[in-house]
Amino acid sequence: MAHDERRLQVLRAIVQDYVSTNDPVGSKALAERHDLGVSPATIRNDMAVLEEQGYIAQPHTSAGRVPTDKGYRLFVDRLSAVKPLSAAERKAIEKFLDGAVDLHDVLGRTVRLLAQLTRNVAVVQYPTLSRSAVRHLEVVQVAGARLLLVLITDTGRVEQRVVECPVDVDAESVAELRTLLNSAFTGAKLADAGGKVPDLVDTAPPHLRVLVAAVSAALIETLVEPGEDRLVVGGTANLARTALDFPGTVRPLLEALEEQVVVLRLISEVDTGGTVVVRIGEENAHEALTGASVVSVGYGSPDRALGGLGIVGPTRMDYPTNMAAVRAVARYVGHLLAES
Amino acid sequence: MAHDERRLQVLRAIVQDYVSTNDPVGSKALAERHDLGVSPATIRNDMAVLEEQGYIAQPHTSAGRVPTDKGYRLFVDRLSAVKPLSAAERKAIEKFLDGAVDLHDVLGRTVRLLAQLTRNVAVVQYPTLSRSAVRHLEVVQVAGARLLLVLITDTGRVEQRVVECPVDVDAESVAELRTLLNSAFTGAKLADAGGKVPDLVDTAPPHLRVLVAAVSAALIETLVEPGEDRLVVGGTANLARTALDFPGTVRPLLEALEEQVVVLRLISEVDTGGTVVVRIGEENAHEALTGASVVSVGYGSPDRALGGLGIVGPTRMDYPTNMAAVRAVARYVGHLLAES
DNA sequence: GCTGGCACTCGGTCCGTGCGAGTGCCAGCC
DNA sequence: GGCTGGCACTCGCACGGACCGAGTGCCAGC
Repeated sequence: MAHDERRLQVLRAIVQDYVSTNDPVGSKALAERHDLGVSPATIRNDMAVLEEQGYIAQPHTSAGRVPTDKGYRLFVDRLSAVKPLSAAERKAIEKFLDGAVDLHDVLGRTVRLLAQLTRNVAVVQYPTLSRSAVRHLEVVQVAGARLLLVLITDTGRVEQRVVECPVDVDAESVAELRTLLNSAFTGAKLADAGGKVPDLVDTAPPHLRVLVAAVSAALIETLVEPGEDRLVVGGTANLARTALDFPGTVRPLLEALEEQVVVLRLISEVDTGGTVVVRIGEENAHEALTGASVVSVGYGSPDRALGGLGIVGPTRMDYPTNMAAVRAVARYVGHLLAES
Repeated sequence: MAHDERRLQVLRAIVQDYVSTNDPVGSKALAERHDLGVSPATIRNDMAVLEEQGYIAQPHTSAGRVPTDKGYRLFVDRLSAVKPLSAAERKAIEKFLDGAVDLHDVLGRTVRLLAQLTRNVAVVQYPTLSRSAVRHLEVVQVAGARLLLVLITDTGRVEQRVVECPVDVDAESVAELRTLLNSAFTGAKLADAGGKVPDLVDTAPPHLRVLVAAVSAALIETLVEPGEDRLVVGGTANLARTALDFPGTVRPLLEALEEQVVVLRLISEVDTGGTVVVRIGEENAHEALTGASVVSVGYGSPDRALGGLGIVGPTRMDYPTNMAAVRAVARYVGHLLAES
């Protein structure tokens, strides 16, 4: 019906106005700023219906309306066109990310860029180890029985780990060990690494068995450890800007961001296809994020997901712009990492 | 004189009370809570003098007194004994930091520990490259003309960098290159690396010269780059707790913390001897830190400074406790990294 | 089904008042 | 000379009432 259609437009107008002004929006202002072709009184009727349906709410009796989580949800799903980035913005992304010298640098720039574009907190996940393959394994002797295992993946990640061996090791064994490990693992998916270990230990020359076992164990541990999936967080200063939107909840939010696990779960629950996922307010399982929205997307080439990235901000955010920014940055980072 | 002595005690009492209550402290309360042996009236006289000398101030006429930066300075320099940590706290430090598997892990734990102990923002600097020595250099081929240079230092740092070579490289050359680089640099101080390059290029076999030059250049670049000195920041959630102490300045502070350069300068300006340095309010050159104090110290063995660590908090902080915590953690980290 | 009109609600702001903490000063005492 | 109790004074803050205006819901009319 024409009714429903207009009601949705009213909702859209409410979301847009509220996002830009941060004031509960009333029927009169709405009629003035958007030409909906009807009078404030009619809008009031529509608003009453929208409120009954749970899309908007009044903070208190004599105030305007504010979108609810459900209202934002509808807005994101049906009322907003993803806004294409301007040419200038695309250029900015390119300029900002080019010239990065290593993975750490790329992700650091990415997080700063995202934070700047969206003026929100940005979060970028390192390419997951489990989806990466081994490019090279290096073993360096630190002390008699202490080795440093360095793992270099095809996504450019470099992980290190100290291995305590049960016995002292001589330089020659280290060299043999290195060769052995590399011929076994180089090129292999890390996800499959676990399966190769028993075989590798069995076929290793006797004097190396203990070593191979110890080092392999360390390698596997690096994969399953909670620290496996690293996260870069940036733009927390933007939280201060939006502090008004988080009355008294800035602290748990900051805690959640430091507690990487929480955010990790959100960011990694992305569709591998490259669709931007938006989680609004209560949709976020974690309590601290109840008043926040998370916009996230996976990055990597279509056939090969690497990790996720996204932003965290108040539910009262500019979804179309932010979704566009997140998507564009993810694409660019995907290309950048695919070619390295 | 006895006067001066008592006046200092009054100042000490004011600082202590103000730090613990966050209320401007008046003469009456002071007389009640500390047995200074004199009446409120006398204390008032002392306070008038202290105010005239600039050690304390009144927020407004009919309020109690609050220490000024100068007051805190005197307190830190002359009035506070560094409070030894309790046995339980020492145990906690040990327990928290043991079991770290690599440098990244050690520093991550350190920053969390420090943030938790002091309930402030904690900052830890990675061991500076310039003060480290090369333990091993690894060269991995990524594509025809693209190499990945991995630097492993004796402090456990692992740095990576992509090197674009002017020509395609074959696997054999990579191996030769690796051997060459390691025999030249392994064991050398990174600070001296620059000096070795010309010689190395000259003596290299002709077919490797271009490669050696390119890779060496990349190595040197890694050293001088601004990203050279990494920083780990944690406990920013504590800023929310102390937000009242930073009226409206939380944001620039967060920005300064993300802008690692700023904090880096502060943290790295530490005495290499292991003395805790305190910078109070205006003493911090950077504007955003004007309302904050920084407590920092170098870590590493006495003969070998590695980096700095510290905390950032409101000027109204518990200096004795925080100084003790910072010092204790730095010592422990120093030991931990010295033996690895 | 839309519109203008109207009575009503209620949060925010402004202002005046009273209270209490804290001060500075002074005269007196040791 | 220095400490003390007393006292008048200042001033921020919390409380409470009045006012105002934005916004609403409802209703009668078109």
